Amino acid sequence: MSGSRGWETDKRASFYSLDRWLRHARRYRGFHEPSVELHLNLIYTYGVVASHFARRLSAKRLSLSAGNVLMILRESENKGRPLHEIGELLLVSRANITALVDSLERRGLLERVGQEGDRRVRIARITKAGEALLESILPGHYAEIRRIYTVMSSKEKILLSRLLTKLRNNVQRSIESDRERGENT
Amino acid sequence: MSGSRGWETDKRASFYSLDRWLRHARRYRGFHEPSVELHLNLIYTYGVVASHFARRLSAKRLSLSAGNVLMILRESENKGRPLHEIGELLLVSRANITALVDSLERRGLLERVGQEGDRRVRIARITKAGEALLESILPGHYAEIRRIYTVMSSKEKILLSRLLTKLRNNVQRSIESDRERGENT
DNA sequence: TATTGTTATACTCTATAACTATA
DNA sequence: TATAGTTATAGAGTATAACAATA
Repeated sequence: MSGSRGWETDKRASFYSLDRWLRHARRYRGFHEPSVELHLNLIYTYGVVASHFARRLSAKRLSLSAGNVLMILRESENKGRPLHEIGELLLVSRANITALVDSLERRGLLERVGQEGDRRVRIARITKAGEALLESILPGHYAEIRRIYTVMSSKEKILLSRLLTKLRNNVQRSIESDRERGENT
Repeated sequence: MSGSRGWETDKRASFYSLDRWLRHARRYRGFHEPSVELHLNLIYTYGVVASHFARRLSAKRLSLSAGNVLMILRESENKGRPLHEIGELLLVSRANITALVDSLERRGLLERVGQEGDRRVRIARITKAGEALLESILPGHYAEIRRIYTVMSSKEKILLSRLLTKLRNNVQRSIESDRERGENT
């Protein structure tokens, strides 16, 4: 980004290495070094991975979210998906999924059709053009995923998946109890 | 988000469980199930964790990036940091760090000062108000980090940190070789 | 010539509220 | 009353390009 060359990888690595933080952070009762280090690593690694794939997708003029919409719709095949379901799957609000679907529909990558039986609902369905676009992306996409994760064994991948899932479920539980507490106050 | 109640956790969990993808995905030569599953878990888990902390910070009218700027500046104490360095650490371009620092300066949380010796450079330095704001946030922040990661042992945390670091380094290497290839074409 | 910071622009994403049409 | 979708709006993030001041 920003067109600068020497990517300052060393500077960032030492920044995120946590040593620098300890002087201030140790003052806090709750501070727990392995947890904070893992937290920073999760955030930092996600950023690098996500921007790598976002850059690859941008060559096809797709954002990560837009790519995910097409993936969901291809998986649903010609049945399509109601817009609110797409939003739920991607953690995007109903209001915002409208704009996302709009932009993909304008490009002819999906179409909206009505649902018989409930006239409130609109179904988004992938078009031939949308499928063709995915076909041009996915071979390289899956190959790149495979490539970047070669730094771990399959056993490590499975363990890591399991730990991330446990973490996620724990956070979701606490989000829900936050909300309940918020609603009763 | 979107004010809906029953967060559809089950629907999303089964969506990200990968089973649904296999029918299409197996067609691709590069497809490697444990890698793709881990990739989805990384993205999905980051989303849940990041939005949890973003919501907590928003109570103090700070974005994640804005909070990170203050953390960097507190760590630098009264020496402060040149704007371009902050941008490098946070993966934000020089153009965009200007707006971020602007908004924090308007609120009196940091100040810009000149650097003697190089009059191009401007240093951002945290103010007393900025430090006070951090002090009001960090005890709860560190406690919450500790809390959400209780689902793993310290040994697992260290292993996970190590694997994420290896992954990140690998992606950064490939970003750099992409760039070199791009520049020579 | 290169670097630092700024301004400007455009697009995406997120969050909220209010509206409609249906159920 | 609740749900599905839309419209509108505002703030934040990201990506580029062009520019002034300085090195």
